[in-house]
Amino acid sequence: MEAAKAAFAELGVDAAMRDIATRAGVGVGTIYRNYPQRSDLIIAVFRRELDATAAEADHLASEHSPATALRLWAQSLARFVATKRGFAGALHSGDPAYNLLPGQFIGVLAPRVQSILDAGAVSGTIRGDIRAEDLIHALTRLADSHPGDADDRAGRMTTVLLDGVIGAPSAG
Amino acid sequence: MEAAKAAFAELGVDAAMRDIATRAGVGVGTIYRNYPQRSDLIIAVFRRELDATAAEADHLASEHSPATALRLWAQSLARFVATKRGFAGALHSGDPAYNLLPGQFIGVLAPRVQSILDAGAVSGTIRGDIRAEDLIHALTRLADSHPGDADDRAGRMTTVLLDGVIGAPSAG
DNA sequence: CAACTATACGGAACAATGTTCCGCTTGTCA
DNA sequence: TGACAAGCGGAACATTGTTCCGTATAGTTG
Repeated sequence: MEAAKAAFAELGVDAAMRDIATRAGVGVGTIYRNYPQRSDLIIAVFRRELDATAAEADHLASEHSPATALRLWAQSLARFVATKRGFAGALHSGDPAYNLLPGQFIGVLAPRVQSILDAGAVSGTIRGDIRAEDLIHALTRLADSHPGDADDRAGRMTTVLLDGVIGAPSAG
Repeated sequence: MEAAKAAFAELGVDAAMRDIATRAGVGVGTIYRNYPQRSDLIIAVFRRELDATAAEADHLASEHSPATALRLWAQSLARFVATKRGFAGALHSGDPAYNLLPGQFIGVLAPRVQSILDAGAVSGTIRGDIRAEDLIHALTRLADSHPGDADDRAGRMTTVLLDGVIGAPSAG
């Protein structure tokens, strides 16, 4: 089954089930039995990296100021998303087959990020009216780029968003 | 054909071609003959509203400061996107069937928005390192919400992004 | 060791959907 | 009135997600 994961990662999140099955040398039924929802398969495939990204939030928080930690972590998240073709699309698709994905994803990441946000709010370096869940949603949306997109548009817009997060609260 | 457009708008951007055809009382072939690419159909359907949104950028620019015009226009764009289920998804899908969509969309809107950005940059109220195209991409990504999403997350994150656009340039 | 059973597997079968293509209708012109 | 052209409708085809069933296999029991 781990072989299936590798094949899967290569083809992208919305690879055809038949392809995945063939590459893994199993039948499609076998995949569905182990991962009834497509989300289950995706979660299984990226669990390790997801946990690593979550852990990095804690690590960065312990080594940097909240504002810096947040910026660095956002880059980390962007890397995660950028290297998984179609992942962000699945995350925000609303497709029932991807039902569990947002919950799992946010569930793992949000608490760590919220810690950073809270610390920054206390020290006044990060505005206090931002929820980690919203921020993660926004970051994953902005980080989702396609081959034809302008060079590092995602990175630039992420920076701008963080300027809004770290700067003063809305003037208007 | 105009009837097809209405039916189409009701079911969402990724409505099944058969449904659209049935509702319009025509065969699927007829649709494909008039709109070889799915993008063509979408563009045709929303052209009027898209132009109106573009025109509103000019209007707002003439009545308000650049910063205020930009904020108001962003809300206008968000309304546009929010009322077209699946539109943002199609816009950023990368699917060949939606090929022409981003170009058309950006092509119509970007020049007007760039005017606002330029005016703001001159008066110092808007940072000067933002490209209209990037901003529109980002706004449409953030505005794309699904049923079940937190209340007005899109609106809040859009506000934050604009705070980044209108506030001081990145400190880091 | 043999028979039986439960488990899991593979892939055929089914359903939905995008897209193409062909036969027919309809309207025009000589 | 007859021939022709254009446009239409929907059948047909291909792809893909998902379910289901016959079968092989491993484990258990006598």
